[in-house]
Amino acid sequence: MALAHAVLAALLEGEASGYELSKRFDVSVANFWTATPQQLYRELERLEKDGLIEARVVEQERRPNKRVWSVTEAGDEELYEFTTLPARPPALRDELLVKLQAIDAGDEGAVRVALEERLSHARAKLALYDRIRARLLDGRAEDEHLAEAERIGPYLTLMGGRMYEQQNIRWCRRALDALAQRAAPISRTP
Amino acid sequence: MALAHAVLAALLEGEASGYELSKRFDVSVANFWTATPQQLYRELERLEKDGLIEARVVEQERRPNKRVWSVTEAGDEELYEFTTLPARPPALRDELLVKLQAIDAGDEGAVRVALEERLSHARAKLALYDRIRARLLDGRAEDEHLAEAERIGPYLTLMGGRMYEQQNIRWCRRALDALAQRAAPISRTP
DNA sequence: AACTCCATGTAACATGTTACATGATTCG
DNA sequence: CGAATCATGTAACATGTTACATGGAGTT
Repeated sequence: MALAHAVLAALLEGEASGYELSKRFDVSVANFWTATPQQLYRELERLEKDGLIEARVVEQERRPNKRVWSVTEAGDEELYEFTTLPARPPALRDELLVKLQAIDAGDEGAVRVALEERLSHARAKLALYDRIRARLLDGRAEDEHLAEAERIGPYLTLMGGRMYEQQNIRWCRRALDALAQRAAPISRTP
Repeated sequence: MALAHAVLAALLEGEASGYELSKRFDVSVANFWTATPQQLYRELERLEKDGLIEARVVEQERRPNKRVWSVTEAGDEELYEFTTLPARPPALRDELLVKLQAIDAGDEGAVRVALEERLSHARAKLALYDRIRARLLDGRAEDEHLAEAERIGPYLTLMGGRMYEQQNIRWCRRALDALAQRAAPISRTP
């Protein structure tokens, strides 16, 4: 039932077709909820069946027509109810950490490479979030935005994503340092 | 195929029964891979069928007998191969962030409470990791341990968990601050 | 001519969650 | 005396992943 609420929350940013929604999930929602296009199409059908969203058909000339989804009143209520419930802790599942756990019985060089990949991936994500942030703030200072903006949800989740990636960067560096230190543990104090 | 490798990696810490393994997942593995007992029992069957682990039956007097699992040579190879593969980025799915995204259309007070719960949960986890860390280091300094310990994998993943929770704490505080600031945006400069 | 984007899906499969069942034992 | 722990499972269900299909439009 949780993807449903992520979809409803994503549609607060404005109506979207399934395809557009999947793009939106790629850029902004992905930082707190991941979903493939197939999951979204399936979920949109379900939400419509339950009356939580509704479609408006947009006729297009040189493109197939699309169904553009928006949240119904029932959907708004459902989302409101959802926010009153306690949030379950996220289920962590990170392959990189499994590899790291197994590094002593595995290929250390390969794990290092995987760490560096994660590091550069995190840097790219952080840069993306910074661009989105600049666009959101639009020249204003953060506290101005927090005080004045109509919605703060998107800004707060963006900050969540930003801090998560910053953390990733720190952590990868630390792990790489530790591995380097172990590879050459000779006389750090000359 | 990924739970399988998490199980193999967890068994590097020593042989365990299904029940013991699920305890191990609760305390130390949970910080990078979550699994319910049911998943573990199912996965252990599968791993045995594939010859990657094997059981030793331990007869017990006042308890039902247990099957204690250890990694076979084929399992070691499988795990080694796994470490050479690139790690896929983790799939983020955090209900709390969904609630936060929807906060402007939801119950702000309830979302704050959920944030505070996450905060105290993160603090408890951090304290737990610190205890585990102290036990692991056993009086030595970190760089000593890194240079001398037989295995560094467990220490590195523990550090991952620690930093993750520290990050959680920072982030919850930041979000709560932002919400408080918005609730009372009056004259911060007197 | 080949590739990517728009736009939507079906089907099969893999994985994860929840509820329930059993039965002895030790702890408060 | 009731609850939690040890120890293992079955079954049903919900969710997530992967492969494939379609077909026109624009881009290199």
